[in-house]
Amino acid sequence: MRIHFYTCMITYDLKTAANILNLANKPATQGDVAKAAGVSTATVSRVINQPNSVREGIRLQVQMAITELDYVADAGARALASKRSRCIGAVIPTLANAIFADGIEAFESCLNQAGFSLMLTTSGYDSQHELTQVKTLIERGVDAVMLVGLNHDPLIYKLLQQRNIPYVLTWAYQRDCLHPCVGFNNYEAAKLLPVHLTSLGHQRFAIISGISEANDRALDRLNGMKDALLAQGIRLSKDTIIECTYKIEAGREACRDLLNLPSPPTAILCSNDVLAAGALLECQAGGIKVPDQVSIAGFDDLALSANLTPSLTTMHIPFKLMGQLSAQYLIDRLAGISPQAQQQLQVELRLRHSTAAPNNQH
Amino acid sequence: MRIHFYTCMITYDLKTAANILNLANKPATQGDVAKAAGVSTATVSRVINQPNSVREGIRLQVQMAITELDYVADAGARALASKRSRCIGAVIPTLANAIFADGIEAFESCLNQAGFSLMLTTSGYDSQHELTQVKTLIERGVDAVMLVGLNHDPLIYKLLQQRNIPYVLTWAYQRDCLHPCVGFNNYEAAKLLPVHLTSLGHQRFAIISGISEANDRALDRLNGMKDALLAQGIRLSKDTIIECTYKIEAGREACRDLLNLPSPPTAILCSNDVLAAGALLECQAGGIKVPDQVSIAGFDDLALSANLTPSLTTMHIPFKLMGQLSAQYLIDRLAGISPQAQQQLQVELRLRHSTAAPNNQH
DNA sequence: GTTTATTTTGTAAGCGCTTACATTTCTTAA
DNA sequence: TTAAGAAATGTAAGCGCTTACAAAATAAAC
Repeated sequence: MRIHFYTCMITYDLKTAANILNLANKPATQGDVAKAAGVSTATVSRVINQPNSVREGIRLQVQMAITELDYVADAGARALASKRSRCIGAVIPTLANAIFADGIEAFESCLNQAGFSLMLTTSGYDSQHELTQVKTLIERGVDAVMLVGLNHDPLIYKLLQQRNIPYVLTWAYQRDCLHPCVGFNNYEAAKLLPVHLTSLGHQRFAIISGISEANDRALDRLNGMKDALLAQGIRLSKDTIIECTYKIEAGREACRDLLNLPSPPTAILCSNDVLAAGALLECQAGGIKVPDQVSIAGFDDLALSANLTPSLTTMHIPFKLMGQLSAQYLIDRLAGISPQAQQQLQVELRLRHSTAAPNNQH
Repeated sequence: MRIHFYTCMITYDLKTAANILNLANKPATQGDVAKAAGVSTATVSRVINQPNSVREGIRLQVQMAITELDYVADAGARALASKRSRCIGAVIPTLANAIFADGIEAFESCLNQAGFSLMLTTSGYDSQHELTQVKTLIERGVDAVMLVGLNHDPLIYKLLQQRNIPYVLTWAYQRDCLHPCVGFNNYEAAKLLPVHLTSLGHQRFAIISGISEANDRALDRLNGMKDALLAQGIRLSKDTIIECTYKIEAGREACRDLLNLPSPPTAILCSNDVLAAGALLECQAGGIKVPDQVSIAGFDDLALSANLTPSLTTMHIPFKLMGQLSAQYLIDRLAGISPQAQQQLQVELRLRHSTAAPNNQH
């Protein structure tokens, strides 16, 4: 009985406190907490932002009041007074491509752990829309911005620099890049695929590429492949280079067209695993043996790629690490640390079973 | 010459204005714009928020000043004064699964068009982490919240209702749901798969399911399949139901285990296309003919599914539409409109080539 | 040309927080 | 014990915007 009674007392006290301080049932403010804890709002603010600067007794009192009143700090007011929103913005081309999804997942997770939130927008591979999105993010007051790729409307840089907003470019790297970037050199990485396939003895090549206009990664990969082939004395004709959207169906269609050529290629280089998977699946559907009749190589190393039959030879990219490192770069910048501005990640050619020496019997 | 001179004058004027109003090179405030345009800050605010309430001449003057000074409204101050952040939060399990990526892409795109920004967080299928993320979003001052699935920590609802923050549940639907939801009935949809396969004559079934604990969609699908089989007098033994993570490798492994059973199933039902693709690819890798030796059915209809050989029989879900409708629901709620609280979407069984009558010769 | 209703604009009071600075309290050393 | 220094706390001034309300300008009605 006594215990029951005691419990009732506590309940009553809490209700009273809530009623007195929160008459209109509005969310509690810092002032309410201060009153409940018998301190000033400055102390409440310190308990939240620099707990060590408040003596333990008072700190506990304040924290109890916070819990009791379900106090949640108002983000707008904090941002206004502190000039920090604790939000970081990102503009990616699309979420539909798994490589962005994976990278962003890691990016968000890192931000989250550091107390930042992610504001995510997509550009749909349209640089003008990307500019609009960056403007939106700036209006939203993000503390920093992540972008994909190296080439962007110069106005984007101007706006960000004007406002002193840190930013980082990802999914790409260039040693002498004027901007902070975390990624790998798409051009150099792409060169490795033709090297592998020519060393197997291939001579007749084709390329299935993403749309290289308005996508510097796709363009770099395409140029890397073409240049590496040129270095071996192989020049591709127009009809053996197909640019298409990053859709599996587009990869299939491109592959079909290539194999219907008068002199079909013995090796198809794809600048993306989605396209490569499409090509491979088209061969499967058409009864064409890979790699016996045609070798197929991809780029990105999606989860799917290793599980296809035959498994796909492709360039492995550490997307998760890339997301983490780019998040860390921005977090460090905002913490006043000056991390290395250009960070190059290692890529690795994964030799699997979709590539082999050309079958000369045919 | 005159034109040149005139041009110089303008340039000079602009510079002067910039210098006078923006001495410390800080971003221009509403006050700066007001001064430059010779009006009060209230008028500037109106030009931005209710342009029609300002006479054209003055409006143009203000807009010119805004452009001239590169004025961008401070989001924190706006949020503080107006009690609206124009941000909407979403908590999804993960971006790694393409079905979420596609839905979120559509969701974000809708929000964007309506002038809202997306704050995205992930829960990793952990309901306590989901609660944390919702709290974070509330702290960030989001105007509304989107959640995935029907089952959530009750505290989540309490917090949102307390603060009068509209929310919507997606990827699931229930007629008598206590909360607004946009989606489909996972249980009923899942029932259709066994119906299809038993009608083909299958008797020996197995199920590869996602982890049903802490994932109501997976649980509903699993129960739907089990119940539909029971209705046909088929009861599955423990070893023919495998729960695993949504990874292609996990699907492969599960499939391998099932086919090694003393009396292997003639039909494998998967609660997700990733798992179904894994199963299919495992069969391919192991030389097992689908659907001759075993039928495989999936759920979700990923872009990949129709392109596998054989193409995958699966339940098509309109993810894009789901993202759009859930965004629209929240936008309407915030606009004061009361949209229908429970919206059911049509799913459709796509019969393709991975399912067929069991081959009784074997 | 008034008077009245209507529309447009300005005034100024916050919104809820952070933080420089002032004040108080606690330590420490003489 | 006391003075000086260090640490903890309070006071109050904004941060940049929105929005009642007041005031002024315009339109409409007589």
